[in-house]
Amino acid sequence: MGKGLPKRSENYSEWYNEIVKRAGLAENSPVRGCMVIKPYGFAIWEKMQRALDDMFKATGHENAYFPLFVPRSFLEKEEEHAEGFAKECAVVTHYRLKADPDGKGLMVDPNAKLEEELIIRPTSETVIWNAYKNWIQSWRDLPILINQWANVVRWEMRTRLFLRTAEFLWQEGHTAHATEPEAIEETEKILGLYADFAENWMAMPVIQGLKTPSERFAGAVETYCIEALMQDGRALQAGTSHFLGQNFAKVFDVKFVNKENQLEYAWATSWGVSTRLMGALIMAHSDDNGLVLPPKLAPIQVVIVPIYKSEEDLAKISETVEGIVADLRNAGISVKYDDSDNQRSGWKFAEYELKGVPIRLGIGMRDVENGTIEVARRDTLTKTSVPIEGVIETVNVMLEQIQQAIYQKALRFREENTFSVDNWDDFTRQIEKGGFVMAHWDGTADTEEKIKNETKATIRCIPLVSADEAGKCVFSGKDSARRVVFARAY
RNA sequence: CGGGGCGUAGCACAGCCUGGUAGUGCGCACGGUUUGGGACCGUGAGGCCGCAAGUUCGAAUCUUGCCGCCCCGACCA
Repeated sequence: MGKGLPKRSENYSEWYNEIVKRAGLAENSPVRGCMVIKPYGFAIWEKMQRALDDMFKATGHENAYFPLFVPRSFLEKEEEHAEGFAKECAVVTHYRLKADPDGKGLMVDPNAKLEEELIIRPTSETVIWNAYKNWIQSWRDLPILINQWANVVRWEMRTRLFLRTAEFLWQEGHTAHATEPEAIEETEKILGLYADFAENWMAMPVIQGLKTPSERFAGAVETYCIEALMQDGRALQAGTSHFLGQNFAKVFDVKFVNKENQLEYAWATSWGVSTRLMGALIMAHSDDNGLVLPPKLAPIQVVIVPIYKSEEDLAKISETVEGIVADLRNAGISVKYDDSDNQRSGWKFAEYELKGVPIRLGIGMRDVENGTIEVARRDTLTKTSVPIEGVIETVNVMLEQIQQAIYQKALRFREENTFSVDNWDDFTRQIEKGGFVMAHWDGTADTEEKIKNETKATIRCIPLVSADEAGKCVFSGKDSARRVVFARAY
């Protein structure tokens, strides 16, 4: 393993890839576009899962599990949905292999061809709504508030670790409601929940908004999203919440009897966040020394590194550390004492910085004698010496400070990289430089398309919270009622 | 699917032009000296040189075909 990482300023995507690999988060698998999520990376994902799952449960949702395979006939039913996903589906056509008579190895057994192909789910609306058909008869059966944690496959042409992989892990919520307002309320509630998670757990500020019709989820009536700004000035869609109207209820014939004894189609929502959030987390905070993790999602919040010359010294240091470890654990802080003897302290310092451990405690004989300990902050790379006596409190306070500080830093970055522009020259120039570009848009798909073709910028969202402000479309000069967020996106 | 790059030890690479049977660094094992920001010395283990065919006395090296991966675009969460 070499020493330094590539610099963000020199080669951002190489920096990103190297951080993912060298911090032990994930690696490429033998299958194109798929990744192995390694223990340290998966530990972060598990923390995200836990927090999100608690939030789902707290808002009345239950977990369930639906099959990996989608019959082709299901996927066909909703026309827009089918069209949106058709190009990126992995398809199972056979159920058996046999020994290859012409040589060694195995071949697909032509006699084992499936009657109907099975699609490996790119998303589960169809399978789930097919099930809901049998679950819903009366308004009393509603709402159904279900989430599932699963893997899905989308055969993307170009993949990047975490940000876009052919197979990814996610959660997908699928709810059914008796009324349109209730379904819309659910869609918005989940969007708020995602924003809450992004900001308070990931320390990543997001803009909540609506997608334009052309950026909508295939089959949705309305798509809400949270959009984050990465350090290279590109936007990342971090989560989506869809109001599906009655589209899926109609094609899967999911009807219920309302209080007035009339048959009605159920109203649907679906929403999801994926392991892409790992990519967002990495790009939101990390620096040229490696990962910077928010304390709330860090698998190891505090690492303790002993600095010693002899075995006897280590024994004495360990004695002191033992108490600190116990106290930290009692305070609910995850801590690792790294007394391994195969690396020296300097190596460990660099290693844990690479892994983004929020706080490092360094302790040597000098400290043991003086009753002090060195506290190093990952986000600021600052070090101070404090009395061992109050170290638990110091750590506790500092973890909270780091959580806040990296959020504030990311927020400041976003603010400094959000620009209002009012003419085409400024628009193209700013898109080229990066950042969120707030500009007027005439509301037509045609203009949106032309802007995309000329600048590669897309409308990330129409912000939910924004002042009405009359203006002229930056491209067509036509009237516009409010600014929308443009950016180049991942 | 277009454009570029690359497949040689666990990792990063050199060797290929000009064919002679594989090397450097990191890592790993053991021993020793070290230890407050990525230590050093010694010894050692580790290879079907992506796969297949061809040329040749002889192929990592030349030829042909295949396979795979990475990066940049188009597409997408």
